[in-house]
Amino acid sequence: MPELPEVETIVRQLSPDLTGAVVDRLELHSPHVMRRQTMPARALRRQTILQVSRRGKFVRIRLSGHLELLVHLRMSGNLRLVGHDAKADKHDHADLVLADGRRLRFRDVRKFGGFMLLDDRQSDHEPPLSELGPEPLEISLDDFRRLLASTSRAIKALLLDQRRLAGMGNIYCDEALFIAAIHPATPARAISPEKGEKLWQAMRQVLTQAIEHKGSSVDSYRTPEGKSGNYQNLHLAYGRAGRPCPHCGTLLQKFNIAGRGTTLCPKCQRLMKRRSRR
DNA sequence: GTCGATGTTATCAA
DNA sequence: TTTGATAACATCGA
Repeated sequence: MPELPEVETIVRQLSPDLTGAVVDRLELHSPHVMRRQTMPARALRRQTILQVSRRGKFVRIRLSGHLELLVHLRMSGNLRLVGHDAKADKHDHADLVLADGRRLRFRDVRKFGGFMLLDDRQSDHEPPLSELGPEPLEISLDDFRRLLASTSRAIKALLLDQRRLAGMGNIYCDEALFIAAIHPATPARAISPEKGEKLWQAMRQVLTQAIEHKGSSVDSYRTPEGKSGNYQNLHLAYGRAGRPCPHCGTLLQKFNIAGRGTTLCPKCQRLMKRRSRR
């Protein structure tokens, strides 16, 4: 579900409500959601939430006592602030209970997501954060061109590789590649500097607009307020296979590229061959 | 009932 | 180093 714009939306909505709040305890209804733990959960008691931020697709919750709670939503996770009397259903796996009774509730139907409870003096320097590439909205054009030149992997696989660029997911890859008119299977190295700039701009545009629209609700994604995002209504490629290309009217097609469902326009996004002999 | 697909990523084999 | 397949899980639709 959540890619960079969705996680950013979640963080922006949670931050004002959580910053400064005091934690009472972490209730784990499903123990498996704690994926890694270098600090004991009981250390959370009476700690103050100092900051809620995002890195790639991770939510970072920094607390006093040198604690950091990382949350990854994977496919179907979500976070909501609920009242003390909100009943948990079978997909609600954990509550960070605040001293005032409110609960930061983690729900995840598919159970791929989870928490990590780390020492914030080390969290930047150890996995998973230390493994992440630059933020797509922060990487410079020069660095982005260098990234493209560094590999002959399919451009879509490169954009999805969190070690090279942190935050892009399937939706925003398809959207950015469509806008830049680049076939997702194009070897990254084969993309010209001009096309590279187009892709850099398309990526920034798509992410920025998606954040403005509070993300894409394709299926289960909801903001912490329980609302759907709106950006799905503005998708040009993702989820539109069989419908006409907004640019040329050709029917969009769906393929499996880089192991992911990939929608593209066969006319606007031609695969660059090395050189066509004739 | 079965099959395939779903926004993600860790892991393992080639 | 890279890639591709697979698995983790639940749900939905054909």
